[in-house]
Amino acid sequence: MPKTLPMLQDRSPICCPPLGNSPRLTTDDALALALRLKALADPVRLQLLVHMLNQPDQEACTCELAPLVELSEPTISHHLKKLEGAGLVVKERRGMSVYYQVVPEAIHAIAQTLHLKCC
Amino acid sequence: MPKTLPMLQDRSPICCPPLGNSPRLTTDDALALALRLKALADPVRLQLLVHMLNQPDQEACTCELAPLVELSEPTISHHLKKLEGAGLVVKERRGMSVYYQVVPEAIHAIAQTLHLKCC
DNA sequence: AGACCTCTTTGACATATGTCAAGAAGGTGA
DNA sequence: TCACCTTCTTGACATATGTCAAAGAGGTCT
Repeated sequence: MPKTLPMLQDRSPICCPPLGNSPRLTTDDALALALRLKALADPVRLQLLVHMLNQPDQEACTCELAPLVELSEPTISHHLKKLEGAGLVVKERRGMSVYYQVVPEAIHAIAQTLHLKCC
Repeated sequence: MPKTLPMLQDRSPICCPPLGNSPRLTTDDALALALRLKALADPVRLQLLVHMLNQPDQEACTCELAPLVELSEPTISHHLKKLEGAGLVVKERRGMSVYYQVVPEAIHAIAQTLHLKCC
């Protein structure tokens, strides 16, 4: 990450203008979008997300996600935290289990941004 | 495996009705998608891409891209090579300059994948 | 209370990534 | 040929990221 770019804030707006629609992408917008894309850009996190998306309420608990990818539980936690930090999922405790639920609007917003001018 | 307590939340997608069950994402598919997303997930590369997108033929030469982001030329080259490696741009030499042109289909393909997975 | 279960945090480590300086590679024109 | 221009590669470095083991935090059950 280049040092000339300012630090990004934790919660940036969920919607970004499509990539080709404005004359240039400000450094802040570029950072916000890159942050969300980075959260998506990992094979483990993609598999976790897709599993949630295929569940009835688009949610799954950690114990259900862990055996999907063969990694330790701390590692799963780490990935889920990243997804949560990017606003792609929300977390809720129910008894002993913790459930993560997809925020479809967030993923949608990214897809929308990548559709450029033609759609 | 704890029982899932169905929790009713109104989180309906913005644009499309939910698909039926999407297939599980294979490890290979997850890797391939993650690679392309990683190429996009950098603020510098996003800014370079957007600049190209705003040019007449969606292309720009290195000398034009370098002053956009305040980084050394080797660093710009590195980023352009990553974009090229992911198939997001193509490269063509014309005399002394090298031009990079966006491949919009590649970006749309990523957007399309995210749409399929999320709604 | 105490044992037990699920998940997260901490600390440590190896690898991946972004960056620059220096030099090389490819092309132009005298 | 030589000087010059643009771009790329190499090598080195600092930071970021993914991973696990161990310990901690939060909740349940007898």
